[in-house]
Amino acid sequence: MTSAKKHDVFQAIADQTRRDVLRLLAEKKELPISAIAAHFPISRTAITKHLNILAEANLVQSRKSGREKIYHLHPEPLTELKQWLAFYERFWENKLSVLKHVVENKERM
Amino acid sequence: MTSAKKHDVFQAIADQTRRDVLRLLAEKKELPISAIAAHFPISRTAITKHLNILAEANLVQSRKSGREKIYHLHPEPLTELKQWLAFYERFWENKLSVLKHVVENKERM
DNA sequence: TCAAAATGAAACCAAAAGGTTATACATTTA
DNA sequence: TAAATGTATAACCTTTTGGTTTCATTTTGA
Repeated sequence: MTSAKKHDVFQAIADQTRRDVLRLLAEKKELPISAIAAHFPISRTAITKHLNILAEANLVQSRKSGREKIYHLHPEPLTELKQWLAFYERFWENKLSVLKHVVENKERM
Repeated sequence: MTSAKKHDVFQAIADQTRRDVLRLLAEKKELPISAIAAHFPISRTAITKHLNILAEANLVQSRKSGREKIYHLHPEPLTELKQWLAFYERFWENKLSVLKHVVENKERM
């Protein structure tokens, strides 16, 4: 019973808006849906859909507080990504400086 | 001129088949298109499309040898993913054993 | 108590994704 | 040189994706 999720971590982070939502939640700790949506040029409904996809991948979790649904980051599933990456590191390590064009993680990605 | 690629690394690895192609190229060093396609249940044309997307993200490169087009892994763009991940590691480190359910990178992912 | 605020959910849409088949072209090789 | 092999490309199809608008429901607060 491999739980057959529709969206996995790889798909969840494939979208720029969803990566932006994750980043926002990392910074703000927790936010209700409307506050999240206020940061984006798209509709609240669209943000809700993105949150559902992130929640399906277990990258965010939520709690209900009155009429608000408050989301927070749940980074653990990113370990799967880290493990996937680890396999490939031996193919590029010592070939490139990983930190070459990194200044800080401030860029939009 | 931010080069406006249609497919970035995040999108390239979002698809299971493309991750399988990367893994195959990591193991076999280099392979022509037909040999790659032989490992999958889908058509060679479909594989070509996946290879084009991977090439657009610069995750694979190719050389022409006679009538063959031989692909090999080009892992450097994965550094972008590693950097993206690095930002989030402080949110889960010391909270979970990263290697808990990792045995080896033999699973299909 | 009643209007405003926050969310949920349905119906809809255009474009992109992932696949197919068919056809044409280039390169080997028997 | 003719058949076989490897690839490229075009046309097409179905499903998914990312978005919208509209309407309903729940909760709050003046």
